This record gives sequence, structure tokens and C-alpha cells, in this order.
Amino acid sequence: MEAHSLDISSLAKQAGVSSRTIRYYGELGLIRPEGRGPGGRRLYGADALERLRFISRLKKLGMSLEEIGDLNSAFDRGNTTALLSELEPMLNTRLKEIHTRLNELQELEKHLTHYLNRIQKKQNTLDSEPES
Amino acid sequence: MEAHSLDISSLAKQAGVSSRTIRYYGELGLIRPEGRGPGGRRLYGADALERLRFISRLKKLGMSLEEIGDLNSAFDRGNTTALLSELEPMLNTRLKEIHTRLNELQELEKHLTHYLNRIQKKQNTLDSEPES
DNA sequence: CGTACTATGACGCAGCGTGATAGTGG
DNA sequence: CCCACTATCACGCTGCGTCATAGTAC
Repeated sequence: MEAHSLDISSLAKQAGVSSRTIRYYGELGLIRPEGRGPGGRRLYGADALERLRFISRLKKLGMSLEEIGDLNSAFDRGNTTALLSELEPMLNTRLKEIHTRLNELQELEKHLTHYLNRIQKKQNTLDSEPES
Repeated sequence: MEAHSLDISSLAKQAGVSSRTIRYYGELGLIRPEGRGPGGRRLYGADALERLRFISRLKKLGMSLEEIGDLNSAFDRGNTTALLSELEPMLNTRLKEIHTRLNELQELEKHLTHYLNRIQKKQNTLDSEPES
């Protein structure tokens, strides 16, 4: 194909993911090779790298691959406005979930600390005391 | 069996879990019925309820079923000292993981907030400065 | 001629939810 | 006879890691 086509492992290295990950994203329809080289090998264009980085950023923001897939058409059209307006509610949802999860973990932390204190004091009431 | 044997759904209700969960715990060797009733139905003693509650408490502390399984022998022997001494390092590990996770989530929160701000600014820009 | 890499296919993981199918209690 | 409940499979979910098998690039 094009002179600047990348094979799967080159792309993987540049994007900081594994080849397996790229194949998996392919199964989900998140990325496609420009074409296939000899031996059926996937050949990717430079846009694939950009797309992989886009995916990685969204994943870092806690989005699922399914949600990311939902943004595909906007990304494909290069329609920034549409992309942003779809992205915003998703990220807000994520933000709420993170707050919830933060609270849960802080609760958990308190319980654990409490438990550990009790253990250290050898106050064994593990299997009979009710919990708050 | 014993007059106070419980069937799986009664036990489930009292323990606040599903029948499926109890069967699954059975597969993992976390709980066993005293015996089987007519039709092969599982019959549980009162100790099963106690054990399920123990499991639930540990799960609330973020422990995996596998870790919980490791505490089984101590629980079976009713050896509180042994149980506590095995439990403590596990809980400490959990606590560290929770701290790590808390930090990650807080980072994530910052990124999300930052991103959302940029989106809103971008949209404003795009709104006032239509397609060129 | 190696051997490192590729392709496809499929199981594994955590903790159950959720059917499917068939046998039972009351 | 009904209907609700039980029993035993077994797939689904999330995001790949990893192994198996076979073909291929260099």
C-alpha cells in the first residue's frame, strides 16, 4: 500500500499498546487497517495512530470501549462539534460515577482501618458483631 | 435432617444474597449444605447463615472470594487467633490498594474536570465563530 | 534454513445474572 | 393438574493476556 503504512507491531509500539489490543479494537470496529499486506498482514495508515491515541485518552478518562465506539462516527466525520456534544454528557456521567466510587472507597478505608485496629487490639468480635 | 435446616432460598433471604450466589460459593468450596433433601435439594444448617454473613463482611472489605477461601480453614476450626493473624496482612494489602485506587480516581477526576472545561470553552468558541 | 512475527480461534479471569431444560414439592 | 421452586449446565459481561496451531517475512 502506501509507503508509510505501518504493520501491527510498529503501530502498537508507537501507540503504546499491544498487538493483541489492536486486533481486539479491530473486532470491535474501533480501528481498521488500510488494507492487508502479503500473508494477510494488517497495514495501517498514519490516521490509525491518531485514532489509537484518541482511544487511549478516552480510556484514561474512564470510558468503556463501547462508549468510545459510540463516538466513532463523529470522529470519522471529523465533526468536532458533534463529537464534543456527545462527549460531554458521557464525561459528566463518568464524573458522577467517580465521585460515588471515591466515597465508597473512603468508606471502605475507614472500615478497614477500624478492623485493623480491632485486630491489633486482639478484640475479636469478627464473627458475631453486627456491622454499621 | 435437623429440624432447623434451611433450604437455599430461605438461607438466601436471611443472608441477603441470591440462591445463585450460594450455589456459586458452593462451587468454590466456601459453603456446603449439611445434606440434601428430597429431589437433591440443598439443606443448610444455622452455621451456613453465620458463614455467609462472614463472607459478606469480608467482601465489603474488598476481599476476593479466593482470599476469603484461604481463611476457611481457620474459620472452620473456630481458631480466632489464627484467623486474625491471617486476616491482618490481607487487610493491609487491601488498604494499600485502596489508597492507590483513591489517588488514581482523584487524578481521573481532575482530568475529567479539565476536559469538560475545555469542551465548554471550545463549544463557546465554535458557537460564536462558526464554520470557516 | 531458521526464527521471529503474523493470523485466526478460543479459553481464562471475577462474580455472579440470566436463561434453558428437566425434575420436584405441596 | 398447577405453579413455584429446585437442580445442573452453560453463555454473557470487560479488556485484553495467553496458548495453540499454521502460515509467512526476512
